[in-house]
Amino acid sequence: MQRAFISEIAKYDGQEALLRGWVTQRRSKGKIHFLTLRDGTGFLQATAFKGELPEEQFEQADHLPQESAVEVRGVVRADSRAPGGYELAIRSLKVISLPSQEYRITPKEHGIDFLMENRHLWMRHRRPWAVLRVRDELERAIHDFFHQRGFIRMDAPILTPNAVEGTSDLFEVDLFDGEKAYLSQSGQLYAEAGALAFGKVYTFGPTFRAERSKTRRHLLEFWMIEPEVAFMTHEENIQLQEDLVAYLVGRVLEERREELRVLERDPARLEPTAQGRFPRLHYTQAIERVNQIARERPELGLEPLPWGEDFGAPHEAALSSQYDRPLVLERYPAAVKAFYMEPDPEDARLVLNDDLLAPEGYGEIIGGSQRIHDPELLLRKIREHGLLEEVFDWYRDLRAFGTVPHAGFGIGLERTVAWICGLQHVREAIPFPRMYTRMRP
RNA sequence: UCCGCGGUAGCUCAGUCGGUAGAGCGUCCGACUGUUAAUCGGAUGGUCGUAGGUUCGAGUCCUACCCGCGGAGCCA
Repeated sequence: MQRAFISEIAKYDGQEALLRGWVTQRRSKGKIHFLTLRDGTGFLQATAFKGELPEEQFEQADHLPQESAVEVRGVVRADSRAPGGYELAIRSLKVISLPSQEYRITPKEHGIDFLMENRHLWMRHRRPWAVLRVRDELERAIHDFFHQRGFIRMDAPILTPNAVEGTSDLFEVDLFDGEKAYLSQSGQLYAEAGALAFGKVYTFGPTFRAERSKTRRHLLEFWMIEPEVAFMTHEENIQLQEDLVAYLVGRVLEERREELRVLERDPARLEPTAQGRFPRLHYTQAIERVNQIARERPELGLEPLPWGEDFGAPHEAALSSQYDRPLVLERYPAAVKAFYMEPDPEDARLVLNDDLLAPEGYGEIIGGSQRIHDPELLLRKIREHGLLEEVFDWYRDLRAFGTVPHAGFGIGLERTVAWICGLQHVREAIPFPRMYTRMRP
């Protein structure tokens, strides 16, 4: 008999099937035992009726501990009393292995720290199972989106000699003879080299930020996707971001319906995003809006912001909570942004950048900009920001030989997963989170 | 780094005024022919974060430290 998978169990309605998997839960009614099985593709209730399988196996079914590995043969049938609508009536049961100790993750409530301590086992359970399958869908959707549009995936190095943006802390790595390298905090500069070689590229890889952050939005190690396109302008950059995010949400709504149901994530909250047409605010408008909200709703305790300051997380939340889909904030003051951003031709105090804020308070998931392509301007900005010219010699070469306007952005995978799944914390959006307070398992 | 909260059974928590350490769940045994985190009966379970102090007596009060959770900053 061929092995059946739970994800395709409906095909076997009324037929015999062989399942291999694990016991996640067990209930007994005396002469009926209910076993919930999982096989990686899903979860299924199996029933053992006294008399329908050998007596010895029926007895054994009543004593199978959680996470016993089993091979089960039986008849699949639709039954409205079974969660999921189908169940397997067991005809024979073979134990592959029994747990050697008591399983720690019981069907009752647990705190997040306990679950994270047991992440390697917790992954087996419904909720992480659903989240990580959404993550996988998003990863593939990202590759599909860019390849459909003629992008080349180009991997950036992880060991790098310098900081891209001087502000964040870097993880230092010992090389040879006292030399140091750093773990990449962005592949952008390399993506720019790729854009001028291939036209359209994107990077997809791990990113490291050595910040002692203890919020639900930060990880030490996270995955970032950074598209970069030659000849692309600021406006086209924002459009690309909108197309991407709308596509990603649409894919999850189409392909990961069951996972959203497991997570009790209301698809209606995501549907507006899949339509696109994201609202946009210029920095100056946004400042006015923030100050208006601060005046009208003093109960929020929002600090008024003078023009020229960057938004804090509470300001971003106040702004984005006014919309049912992502909000684009663009053209920030140059003083609060990175050295490589192209000045706004309409207002020299500003740069052609944008942040994309996910709705429902999830905050920034994208940061992007048009890059400076004029060699003299770039050199001036490097000096103004107090950066070492020789560190950026190869980067300046990109402007010395056939420079063109170009733009790109970075999208944080875990923040996107957290938002789409409705998670409380990005640590659930990655298989093994690396945080200031957690390095294990 | 700063601010707030917390650490008691395997898990989630209660513990009054300082006076013999508690519950539910889990686990084990038993009952039950449709359970949905089943239910019912019985059994099992403790370095009260660590160190020091006050006291006849500390889970409880004091001091220091450690660890965790949430927020700020930084950002994706």
